[in-house]
Amino acid sequence: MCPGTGSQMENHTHSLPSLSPIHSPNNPSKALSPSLPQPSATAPASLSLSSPSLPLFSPFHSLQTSGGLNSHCLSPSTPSDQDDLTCLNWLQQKNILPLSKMLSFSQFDAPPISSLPSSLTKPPYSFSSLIFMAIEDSPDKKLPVRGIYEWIVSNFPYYKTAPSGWRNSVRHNLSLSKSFRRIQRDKSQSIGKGSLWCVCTEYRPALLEVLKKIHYCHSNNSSLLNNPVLLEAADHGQNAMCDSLAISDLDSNNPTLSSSSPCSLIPEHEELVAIQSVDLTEETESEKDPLADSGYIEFHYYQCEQYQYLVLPGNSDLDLETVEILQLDAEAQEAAGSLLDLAGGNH
DNA sequence: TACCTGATAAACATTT
DNA sequence: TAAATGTTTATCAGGT
Repeated sequence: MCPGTGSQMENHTHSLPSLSPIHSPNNPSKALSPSLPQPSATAPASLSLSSPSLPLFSPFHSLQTSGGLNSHCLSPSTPSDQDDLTCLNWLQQKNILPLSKMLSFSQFDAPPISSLPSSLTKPPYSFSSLIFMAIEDSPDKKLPVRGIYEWIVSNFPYYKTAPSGWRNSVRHNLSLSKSFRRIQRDKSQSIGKGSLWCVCTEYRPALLEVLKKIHYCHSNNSSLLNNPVLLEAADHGQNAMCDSLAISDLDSNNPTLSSSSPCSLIPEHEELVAIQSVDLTEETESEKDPLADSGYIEFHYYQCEQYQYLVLPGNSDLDLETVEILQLDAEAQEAAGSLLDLAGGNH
């Protein structure tokens, strides 16, 4: 199934592959070059991240992952990271991600209601992506074929009425794709037919990248990564609204962003973000509480006039790419309708 | 046009 | 034995 993994039940303690899938030529994050274009007037003018009606696919509505975040996104920077054009360590160094200027999630993620596909419209996701989301949404990160069917049907009503050939396609994908790995069930506890299927750890970034591409293709807004305001901030290493703002600033009684913008910062949300990479070993994850010892970090985001800010703890290793992947992860979770469930630790 | 990828269909073997 | 599951092959469509 998975090249280099030997038998199916071997532990997967290997390191993740390089970031190359994430940095495909099609990836707009290429735009985050040190030699960035100058800002233009094309930056989004209105933002609604913290609006009461967060969109269905707003990841920060309940941003949380099920513990399978890529470790490559979370590892401390390496020299190669620094050389990477997509490296945005300046953001984490500041501990502030000016959301409204870089991540207009609500309009970035959610297509207009009128353009949302109906339940009878075939989802834009490939079968690999559907399988990936299904498995990722399962508590143990492994599902039988039937469980994958059920997840797809329950989350994409199109398949309730679609000709049954799609099930064949699911099985075909599972067998053919290197991204998925078959796990023999414990014979003594085997209930039902067949094996369990999980996602090969080394292919997870690529699967996320596929989701990312779908995400971009089906967003009618330009990529956040091309946002000239963000690019300017990255280029100059400062932002008029967020420069020098740190957690301590928020904890103090002086939440002023700057002398020129004496507005108060109102905490809008508090979220939990899972940042720990979880090995897909069979024994450990099945009994793991997704919230216990999970490496979750807490972040806050704030709204100040038309600007919104994501404030990360000082030692967090999130970069923009990580935030994006978190976003995609969250989308997958929301597609599963289980984000709140997971966030509540109901497993 | 060639190539790649994904979807679909079908045949067949295996397992429960 | 039937149904579900898993594998393999072939074909087609769409994109690059």
